[in-house]
Order: sequence, then structure tokens, then C-alpha cells
Amino acid sequence: MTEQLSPRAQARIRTNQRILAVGRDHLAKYGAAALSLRAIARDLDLVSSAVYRYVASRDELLTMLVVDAYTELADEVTAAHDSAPANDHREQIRRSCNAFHDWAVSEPSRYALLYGSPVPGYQAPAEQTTEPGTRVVALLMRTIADAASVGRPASESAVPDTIDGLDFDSIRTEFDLDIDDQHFHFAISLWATVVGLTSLEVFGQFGAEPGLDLQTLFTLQIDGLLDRIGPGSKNGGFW
Amino acid sequence: MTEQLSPRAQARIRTNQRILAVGRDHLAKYGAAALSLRAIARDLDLVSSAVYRYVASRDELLTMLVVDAYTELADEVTAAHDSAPANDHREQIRRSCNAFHDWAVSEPSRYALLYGSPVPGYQAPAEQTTEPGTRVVALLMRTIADAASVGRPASESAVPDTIDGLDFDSIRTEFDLDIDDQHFHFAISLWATVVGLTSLEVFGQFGAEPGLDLQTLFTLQIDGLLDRIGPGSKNGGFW
DNA sequence: CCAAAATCAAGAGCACTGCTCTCGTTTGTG
DNA sequence: CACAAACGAGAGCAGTGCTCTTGATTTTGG
Repeated sequence: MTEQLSPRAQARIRTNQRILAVGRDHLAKYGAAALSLRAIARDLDLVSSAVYRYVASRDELLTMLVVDAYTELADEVTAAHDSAPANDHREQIRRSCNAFHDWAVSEPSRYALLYGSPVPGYQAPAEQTTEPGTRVVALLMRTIADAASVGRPASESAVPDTIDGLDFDSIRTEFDLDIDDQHFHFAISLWATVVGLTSLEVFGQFGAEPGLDLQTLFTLQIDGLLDRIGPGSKNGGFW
Repeated sequence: MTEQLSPRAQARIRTNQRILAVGRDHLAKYGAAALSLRAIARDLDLVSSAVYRYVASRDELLTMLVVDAYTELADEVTAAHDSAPANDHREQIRRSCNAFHDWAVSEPSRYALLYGSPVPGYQAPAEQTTEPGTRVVALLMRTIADAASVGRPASESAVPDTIDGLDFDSIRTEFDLDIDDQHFHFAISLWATVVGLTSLEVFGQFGAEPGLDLQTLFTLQIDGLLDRIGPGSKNGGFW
């Protein structure tokens, strides 16, 4: 049933994959702004114009690498999340955040492409990047929503309980979340802390020789944050 | 007593300032990676090689712009801090954070240069950028240390109270801070939240059309964080 | 089966970049 | 006043993204 591909079609697929692989390599090694189609062509023993038969432009390659990086990151975070017991939401979040941090530290250039300064003159096409780009934050939000719903009768929904002036409804529907404003706020706080700490570290704001173990700092910060809605907090612990 | 400057020396100073001004302009308009000495030269009705009489390289200009941006940001944050009553540390922090956020939103390209992806192939010389680059975080830390010390006898120092595995001493001495580990942790949490929320917003992670008023979200998040060590918290409110 | 059509790699070329070097000219100074 | 320092202009080198043409190869349809 599988269509037999002509040698030329196979070669085309192979070349496409090689370009993407070398592109990922150059991105990791030299950073996004230094990504050069000519340099990639040289690595492939191709002349620069030949690459344009496979990739429309440098920006299109960049988009492919953005999607590639978002997907790899989200896969790792999801795997870490799933490695925790199904009903231990706190541990799920801990492992997810640590996986996010670990990936960022090991792939600084690709992390920068996703969560750093936008590449000048390049606008990521939303229709391609939004879905993979929101997987991580959606997972975190959903886990917090799940944790918050423990003990609440399934028939009830989370009380909107609107905080002054802010309307979360559009996001609630976008991510299909059943979550009250209090926990929504907490989710954003967690997300901001994760990205904030990671960016400060990866982008060098702690200095070249930080007088701290940043790995330990990160986990302590996340644990501290999780304690806010844990046992003993006024929100009523839900794990 | 003031040395009379020759017309040529005056012209040199003026040209230097014009280059910096146009550079700041291009940086704000087109972003850091698109910063071009040739384009700046065109704007000044100069030939490109002439600019090199004033600026050694593109990287040197970038460094000047980094220092310039750090300084302007720190000045605005400091002014906001000083606009609050001298003994109202909570309000000092609120205004400082809001000033940081406001500046970042109004100067996204310059914010990206400071807190976004490092420019490829460019390494900011620490001896020039560290001092202005740490002014904001130092101010926040000092204010929190001041707030924490209220009611504590001046003769006593903050108890180290080391949290497992983390040694804050090197940073404590670097910033000359008298602060216990608990509040140090809080300071980092605040700093990470400020940078995290700001970066998410400026770098477009909330989407092109966020279903939220991000300005309100920011202040609510900061206020929520400040409540953690405010009245009613187990840390004992100090404002 | 073989000619027409599609696809391919290669190369030249355009406009841009950072940066260097040289060449007259202008300006400051001993 | 003469000499040296500083100056702007211009040419040039190596690199970039991208387009267009050319000639060879492969696929496909009559």
C-alpha cells in the first residue's frame, strides 16, 4: 500500500533532513542570529543557491528550528511530568519545572531562540509556533487545575471569583481550563518564576562565576513557591 | 581653570555624541542584531570608514549602548524608589518594580539587549557593564534588607540561617548586604518574577493579542508576592 | 521507448554587512 | 611657518541573503 518513492524523492527527503540537522547543529553552536544558509551549504558540500531548492528562506528555516525546539522541550517536560505518580500533582510540577530548566541549561542557544529576544526582522508565524509553544505552559496550568479540583465535587466548576479588573475568561477558554482565579494567579506566578530564573541564569545575569549553585537555587525556589499553596497555607493545601 | 577646547576637539565630542544618539535610535527602532555602523554613518552623512575614527568596532558601540541602557533603566527605577516615603519599603519596592516594567515595555529593543538573548559573537565586557547592570537588583535587595531589619536591634546582624546546600555569603559580601537567608530567598523570588513577567510580555510569549491587561497582571502579581512577607504571613510582616 | 517536462546543482550577480588601508586635505602646534 | 596629527573619502576584502540563468539529470506521459 505504501507508495514507492522515486530515488529523487528519497534524496529530496534526505537532503531536507540533513539541512535541518545541520541547522540545529549550527543553531546550538553559534546561536540564532549567526545562522547562515551559506555556512550550512558549505557543511553539506552544496553551493548556497542549491539550498534554496529545499528551504524558501532563512526565516523559514528559523521557523522550522523554532518548532523543532519547542517540540523537543515540550516532549521532555511532558515525559518528566508523566514520570511522577498520577495523583501526585506537586511532584509532577516539580519534575516538569526541573526538566524545563535542565533543557534550557543544556541548550542555551535554542532556549534563547524560544524565550529570549525575538530575532530582528523575523516574526514567527503564529499558526505554526503557537501550538508547540504553548504546550509547556498549558501542561503546568492543567496540572494546577487538576490539583485544585481535588476534593471538589465533579459536578461543580471552579468559582470565577474575579480579582479586580482582570478577566481570565479568554485564556480559560483557550486552554479549556476549569480553574479559579486564585489558582490561575498562582499558575502565572509559577510560570514567571520558572522562565525568570531560567532566563537570568542562561542569559548570564548571575555573572560568569555565580557564587551560588544555580541548580539548587532553582529547585529551592520552585519548592518554596509550591509551599505557598501547600499544607499550612491559607489557600488550603491541595497536596 | 577650564581648559579651552580646540574647535576640532569640540567637533569630536559632538560627533561622538551624535553617533551614540543615532545608535540609540537605531537600536530602539530596529533591534540590536540589526545595528549597522554603515546605516548609522548614512544617517550622519558620513562615509562608513569615517565612523571608525570615533568607534573602534560595532561591539564597542554595542557596549556603550548597553551601559547607556542599564544606566537609564537604573536611574528611572531609582527615581521611582525615591519617590516613595523613606520608611515605606513596601511602596518603594512596588514603585521600583513598576518602573522597571514600564521602561521595558516602552523600550523593548533596549530591554532585549539587557535581559534577552546575548548578541551572538558579542561578549559584554564585565568590567564596564557589571556595575550599571547590577544597580537595579542591588537596590531591590538593599530595600528588602532594610525592611527586614526594621525592629531588629542595630547591634545585631541578620542570622545566616543557611538553607540546605546554598551559601549566599559571596553575594552577601559582594552587595554588602545584612540579610538573612529567608529574605534573601524572597529577594531572588521577587527579582525572578519581575524579570520573568516582563520578559514573557516583551518577548511576546503572551501572544500578539493577550486576553489580559498585562499591566494590571504585573502589579497584581507583585502585590501578591509582597503579601507573602507582609502582615499575616508566617515570616512576620515587616511592613 | 523515447521525447517532453520537471527537477536538480552550479555559478554569476546584486545589495548589504564589518572592517582595513591609503590618499589627499584640514587643523593644531612647536 | 613648517611639521605632525587628525580627518573624511574612497577603494577593497570577505562575508551575508537571495535571485536568475545555464546545462545536466531524472521522471513521466504519449
